[in-house]
Amino acid sequence: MRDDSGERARGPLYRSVAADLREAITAGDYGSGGRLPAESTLAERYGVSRGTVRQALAALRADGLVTSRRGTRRVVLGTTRVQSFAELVSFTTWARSVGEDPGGRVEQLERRAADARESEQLRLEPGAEVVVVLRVRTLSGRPVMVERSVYPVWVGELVARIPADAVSHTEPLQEQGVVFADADHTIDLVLADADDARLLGCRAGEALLRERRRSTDPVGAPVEWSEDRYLPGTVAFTVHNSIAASALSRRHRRPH
Amino acid sequence: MRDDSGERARGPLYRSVAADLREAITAGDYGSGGRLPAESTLAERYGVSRGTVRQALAALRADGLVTSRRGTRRVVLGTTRVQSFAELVSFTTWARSVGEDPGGRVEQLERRAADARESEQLRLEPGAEVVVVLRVRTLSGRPVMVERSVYPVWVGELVARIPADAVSHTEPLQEQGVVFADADHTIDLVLADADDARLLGCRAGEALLRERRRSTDPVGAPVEWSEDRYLPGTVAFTVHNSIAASALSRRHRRPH
DNA sequence: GTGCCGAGGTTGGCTGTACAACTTTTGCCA
DNA sequence: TGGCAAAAGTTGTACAGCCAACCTCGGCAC
Repeated sequence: MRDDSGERARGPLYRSVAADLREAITAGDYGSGGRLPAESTLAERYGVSRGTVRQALAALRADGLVTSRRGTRRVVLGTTRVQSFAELVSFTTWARSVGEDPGGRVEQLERRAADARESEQLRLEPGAEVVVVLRVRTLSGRPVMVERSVYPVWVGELVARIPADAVSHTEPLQEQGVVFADADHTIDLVLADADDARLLGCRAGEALLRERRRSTDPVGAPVEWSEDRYLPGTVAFTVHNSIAASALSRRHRRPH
Repeated sequence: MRDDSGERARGPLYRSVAADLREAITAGDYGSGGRLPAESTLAERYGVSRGTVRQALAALRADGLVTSRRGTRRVVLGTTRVQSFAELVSFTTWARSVGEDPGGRVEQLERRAADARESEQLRLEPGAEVVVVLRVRTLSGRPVMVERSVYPVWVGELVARIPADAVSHTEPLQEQGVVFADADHTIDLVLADADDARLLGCRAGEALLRERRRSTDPVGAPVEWSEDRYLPGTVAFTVHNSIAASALSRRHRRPH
């Protein structure tokens, strides 16, 4: 067992086993392409049942850290650190995790009736009210992204109370009990409009990397429908999928 | 139980349960935002143990079809069809699944020593030989993507034997025993170079959506390292992630 | 009506067992 | 030495049971 002294005791058992194994793998203990110990060995080592070890390994498998197939021990696929859900949904959390200094400023905030697409995405009655926020996100003061978010009023009212220059929106929301649990992302390319150009300091018509995102809370209720436009060269999105389980897909758009 | 007459008997039990539930959900049997029956109910309905039902539901959860939290029944998140691993790794499989007519033509195929990045990605000794293929992919004869793939020789030799105008490469490879099991994808934006412009019929310097992908086989050995450049407006990538398990991340690129 | 509390329902987490399916290694035999 | 068959090792699938944590809802007191 790895010596982590602080006996990672909180939370479920399988999580601490997974965390320990993840640490060992990213530290290179088993090498890239190396083999993990057998499940039964790990079970004995950690003093848990094989089922618990399997639960931990399933998480590593989903992260793309190890393979697994019948008959042979697991193989290490890569040793790179895997990011968390929060780092994808929250610009602030992500920026901090890569050592950058994130910032943000609300340019516009209005309350109005939702259009057809918005009410569908947020699963609201047609014409229900929503809060729309236009925000510029920065790294070290340099604008890199424009964010257009749409919230149902029960969330939007909380957002409206956050100071315009607050770094993070998700953190105060979380404190108010709004939890982001699931998110669907669509990534493609879009041309900067006049607003984008002004706010990002680029030319109108220049290509931007676009991420559209719908987030839901643990109950399954949509809490946010957002469109983010990144300056080229500032971010890249990475995904892992496997023949066993996959969540990513490629979508077609017909011309015209 | 849904009447699917053909008793989906092949393969593991939990898969057929998952397939049946997936079908019911996408058919809208429980509605969007509706609640699934309890695990114990499903177990009785399908005549399996609760553990098997949980295994099936875990798959739906990973696909982003349902939520799950302690204390309350599962909620349907969406009813859209989820695509398979193959549809993401193989342009041909994907195109067919959306009702398009895919095509492809090898423009260039060479065998040479790998550069530093290539040998690292394919986990080969520095300077080991690789096979590099430049290929244009079309939908209904219209070029939409340029694909630059690098293979280790044991795969490249098989690729070299495929006719230049073959629609699919992965299918003949699969027949030869080369199986794609895991893949890492990186998605960002890149400017078209002279080759891209010529092959896609766009202007040099125009922005393209880029997907870089490393695929590995079930043993964990890299089999392909590819860079695909799409014309804008032809595809969008979609991802689901959840606070429970996520495989996607956002990567930073420092300026300069 | 409003608020609190408790009962019942539901999923999460963990253990143990058994066997099937598959891979790797061993060892025998020609 | 080479090839083949058996044995050992390992993960996948399925079952059963138990308790904890948590949510929902009804009923009761105020």
